[in-house]
Amino acid sequence: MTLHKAKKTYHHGDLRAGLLSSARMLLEEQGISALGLRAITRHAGVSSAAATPHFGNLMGLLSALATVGYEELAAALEPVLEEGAHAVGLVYVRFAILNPGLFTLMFRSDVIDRNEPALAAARARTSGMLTRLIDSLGGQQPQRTQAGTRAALWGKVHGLAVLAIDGFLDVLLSSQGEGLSLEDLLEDALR
Amino acid sequence: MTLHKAKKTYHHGDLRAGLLSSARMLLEEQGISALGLRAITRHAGVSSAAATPHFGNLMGLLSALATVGYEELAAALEPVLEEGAHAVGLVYVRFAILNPGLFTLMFRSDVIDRNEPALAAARARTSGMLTRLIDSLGGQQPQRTQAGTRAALWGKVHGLAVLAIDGFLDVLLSSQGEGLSLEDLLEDALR
DNA sequence: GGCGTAAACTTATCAGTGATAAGATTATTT
DNA sequence: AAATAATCTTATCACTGATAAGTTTACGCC
Repeated sequence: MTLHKAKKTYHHGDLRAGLLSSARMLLEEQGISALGLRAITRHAGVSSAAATPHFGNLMGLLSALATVGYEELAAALEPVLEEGAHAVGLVYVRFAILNPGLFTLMFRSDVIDRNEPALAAARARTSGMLTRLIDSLGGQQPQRTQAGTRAALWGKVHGLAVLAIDGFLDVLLSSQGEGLSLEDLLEDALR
Repeated sequence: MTLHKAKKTYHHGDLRAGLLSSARMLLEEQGISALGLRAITRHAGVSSAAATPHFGNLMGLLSALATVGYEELAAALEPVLEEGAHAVGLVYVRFAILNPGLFTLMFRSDVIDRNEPALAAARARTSGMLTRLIDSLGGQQPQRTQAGTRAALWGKVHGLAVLAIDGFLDVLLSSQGEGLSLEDLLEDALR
């Protein structure tokens, strides 16, 4: 009787997860502008005020969704951390391409609250992984250029992700080499 | 009599420029979320419907503001185009740091309309300058890696700009070398 | 020079948004 | 079993961007 999702009850299981799932679906299918409180709750089959006990307000909900993003990104990066910057960069950009809406949301500080404890924690964990990786590279450089090297690497990876989401890399691809896939381009760019 | 700005008249000079100026001030001082139609028109001392004849709607106004951004960026890049990628990258990132709100707006496709003719033209002009510059570099490379090199360079510069706006570079700076300025860091990173 | 048309701007109003207080329903604790 | 607390709904509020209708000014034309 008790199915996985008991939809009929007044309290239906965990609305928190349901709202996050609805928000994510709307985000990836219709973009960030579709992330209204009413749209999300309507998609979850619930009244527009039902999100309040779980998230407080819309920004709280979107911050929780961004938290999921940081956690998933960390989970994707962790297995390849030992393989070096090239592999990590590839996974980073791939994550952005596969979850463009979520990735974009994670950096929209006007819509999410970066002081939210859970979000700040997930963010710190993820960026700590990257910082440690970057620190392990080129340790024998003169100290003056170390920070520059880190910034360059980080900037390149993040910039490629943003450009890929915005479709600039496809422009680069189609304008020139024909037999080149996006994966190949990233391989070369991250070398 | 006819001063530069005749404020008292019913039609006051060019409201179009006045609204763009108000929007820009609000943008840089209070962030993108302060860019409401009512806030902008109120700041310009005009009714909330006064923007309609000039811009159609809010998205039209913000698209025009982003157009200004692309034009200013192009004007800043043009004088250093001959000096190579390093100088151009530096100017690019400096522009982002000096106009963080405007730079961010230029890439927020949910708030501006990229099909707006003037915006599309300014955008094409600016990115054409960068494309030509990138094409002039490393022409003797094997063609397979050419697109990769372009993407890497473009990604690095744009990524550094985004990271700088988000404050990540300051984190990198303060966590390590003390006697390093942001300019020095960018110098090294863009090498 | 005056008239008529078009443009700029205001006022008033509308549907839609996120937030919230108050009430109804179910879980949980004792 | 009763009491308390949590979840969810309903109703409402202030606010937003858009728009139609009306008012004021500019401008081309005779």
